[in-house]
Amino acid sequence: MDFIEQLPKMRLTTQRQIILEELSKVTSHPTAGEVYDMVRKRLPRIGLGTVYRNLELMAESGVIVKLEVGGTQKRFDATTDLHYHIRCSECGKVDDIELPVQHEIDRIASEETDYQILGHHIEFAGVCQTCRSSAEHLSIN
Amino acid sequence: MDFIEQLPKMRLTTQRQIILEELSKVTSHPTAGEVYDMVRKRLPRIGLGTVYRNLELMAESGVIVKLEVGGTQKRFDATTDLHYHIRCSECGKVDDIELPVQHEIDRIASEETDYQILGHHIEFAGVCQTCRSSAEHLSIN
DNA sequence: TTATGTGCAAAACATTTGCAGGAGT
DNA sequence: ACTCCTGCAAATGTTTTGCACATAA
Repeated sequence: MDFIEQLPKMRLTTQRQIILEELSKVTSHPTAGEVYDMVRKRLPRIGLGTVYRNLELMAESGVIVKLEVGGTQKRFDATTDLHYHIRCSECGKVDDIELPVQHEIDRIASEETDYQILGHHIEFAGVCQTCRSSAEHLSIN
Repeated sequence: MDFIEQLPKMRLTTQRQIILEELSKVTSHPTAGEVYDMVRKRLPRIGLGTVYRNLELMAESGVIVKLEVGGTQKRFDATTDLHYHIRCSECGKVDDIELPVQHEIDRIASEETDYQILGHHIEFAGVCQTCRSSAEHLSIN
């Protein structure tokens, strides 16, 4: 837990505040590029690199969570308590899913491996309502 | 399940056979680039694009599995039965973990969401033995 | 024979980084 | 003042794609 050492070095800049504010406003698990677009409406001159750097820093210090879910891009979440996600295989949208956290599987896992377990994540794959509706005319089965 | 329709179109080329053979030889969940390196030893003129295209096609038809785990690159696995993975947060290595498959959570999840559930994957985060050994001199706690 | 597949190279994305000037503490 | 931070742009890393030629069926 060396973020205690790091925090004093972390300055409170306008960019950081607004990135965190904008991320906190949504539940859509935006990608870095999407956060950039949101923030740019308030800070038109912010650089994409600044967004990436700060999302990464905030994730390291635990203020936000970086989701390494399916798809090509990483996603970010201002809700830091452990919860699971479902990703639409059609459109890539990521939603939370209200499933009780399976705390016990970390213990079970640690008995099965020589890794030191840090945690786990469960990602469901599915097709969202919107994509199912727009595909209705295609399905025969 | 339209792979029945697709299969007749899928030609059995040397490249495809060797990609599948090489992927089946290892349990290390290689990235596309790593598969390319393995295959190139036997087919030096194969293109990287061919490797990407075929890994993608084989994943779509269910012959192999595409792992969308943490890290920047996708990984591939010739073992298609459902099992879980653990990824080293230090070096990025991905291993299988022998945990009973939690079939029931798909049902629980489907009651909690309006997505049509296709499946789930559990990924553990941890630190592997090798990385812990090489970091011994750094830990104070 | 002919649709599908391949090698090659360029393009398209996503992310990271070097640097000179700017701003928090 | 002294660092750390930012904007900008270039570099890097990964994956996709266009196209002319090759090849499985």
